Amino acid sequence: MRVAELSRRTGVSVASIKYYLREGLLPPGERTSPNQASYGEEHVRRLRLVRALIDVGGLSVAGTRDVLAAVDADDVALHHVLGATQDALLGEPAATDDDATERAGKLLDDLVARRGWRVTPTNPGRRAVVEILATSERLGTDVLAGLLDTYAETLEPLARREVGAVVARSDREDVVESAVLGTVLGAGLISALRTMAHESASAELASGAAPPPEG
Amino acid sequence: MRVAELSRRTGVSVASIKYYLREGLLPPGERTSPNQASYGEEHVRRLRLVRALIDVGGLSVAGTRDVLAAVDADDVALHHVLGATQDALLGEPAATDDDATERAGKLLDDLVARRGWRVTPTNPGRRAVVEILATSERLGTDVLAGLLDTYAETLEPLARREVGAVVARSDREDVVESAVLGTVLGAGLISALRTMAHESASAELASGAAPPPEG
DNA sequence: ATAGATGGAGAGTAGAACTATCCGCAGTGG
DNA sequence: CCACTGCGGATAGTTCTACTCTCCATCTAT
Repeated sequence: MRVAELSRRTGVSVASIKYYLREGLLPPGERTSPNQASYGEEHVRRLRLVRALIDVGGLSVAGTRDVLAAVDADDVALHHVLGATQDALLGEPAATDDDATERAGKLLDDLVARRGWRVTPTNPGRRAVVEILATSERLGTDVLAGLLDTYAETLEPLARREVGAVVARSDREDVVESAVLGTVLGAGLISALRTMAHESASAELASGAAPPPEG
Repeated sequence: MRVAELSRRTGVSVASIKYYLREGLLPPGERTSPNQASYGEEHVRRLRLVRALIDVGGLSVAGTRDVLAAVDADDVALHHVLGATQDALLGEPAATDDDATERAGKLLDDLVARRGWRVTPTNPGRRAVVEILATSERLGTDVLAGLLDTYAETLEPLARREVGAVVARSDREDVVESAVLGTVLGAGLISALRTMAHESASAELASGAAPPPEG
């Protein structure tokens, strides 16, 4: 198929498709003559993935390019792809090093040791957690620090199930794509479901702590 | 104190402080003469809150303004503030209405009914969840849909504890600020901790499913 | 043969978040 | 008293991102 059809089938403008081609988010089509090309189903699929990561996952074009490069490099391990995805999702936080940061780092290290988690020192999540805890301390709020253990306890079995669901896939391409989607869309899904659960819990509390509405 | 000191104590440039004043993120200082003003501790605190929401929470300047306006309007209820915060955090997703969206909506409604959650139809999280589920279906992945119940089951007690921790605060100002910080920074914290848990779970699985590293 | 895509490249645009420059007045040290 | 640095307020300029537009020399279908 040609750009016009690719555009029609994905809802992405031809101009944007050309832009994504230039930026390397989309592989070039197969040449049919020196200056004509044709695109296949894999382009449709890839383009939809790109839009999902950008629109729903909130990744930048550059971040998406990096993630997809990791997905395409089929010689790298799954954890590499996940690392790239997490980098794109969490961004590069500014490295400050004050008292609050140090205390936050210690708090997290203790937690990791206590629960026996196996995380590498370069895990992008680690930096992000430390920064958030430090920020929260600087603002004088202890709500998050107080809930840290609860978060870890809750997320541990959840993460196990997520990883289990992803590796259950048959071929590598599928595993990798599921991992990326699960990481990016899953984060959004959890965040959004959490706000729903907040409203529900808050309504419950306000109405006298009677869990189900009727029955 | 005057801008220079406010700038020094918060690490925000004078130019940015002026910008935030113009945009209404920061209330004007107290006039000491027709064209001089002085700022207090509350400005320091507010400015730090602004930077936390923007830098760590990833909110836009406009979103931050809206959230702070809700925080300041002390006649509105807590759930109003939370609604504004969730709006700023989740953004306004494009309203598409195809088969996938409809199925996703049904899937979520069933879940809500099954668990007896009390969420209003206008909850911003609802739109976001539906959009993510629909996107995931369009991409042909069923990983998220399969985990939906697990997510809900996991988040329900977590949300209850979070709401409990927030309302345990004494005065309203404190409750509101904790709620905002808990929502925004908590989302980031969960997301980051989750990636750590993923790495840990993945390492566990790779090394033969022996949960703790040693012992 | 000709009207309408197409590929490729470069320039242009819109929005967000600052950042810089000006100007007239304020407060302060000498 | 007065030079001088700082301040507030307003406007204009900058940088970055993610497109979007315009060309033009083909190519393709009719």
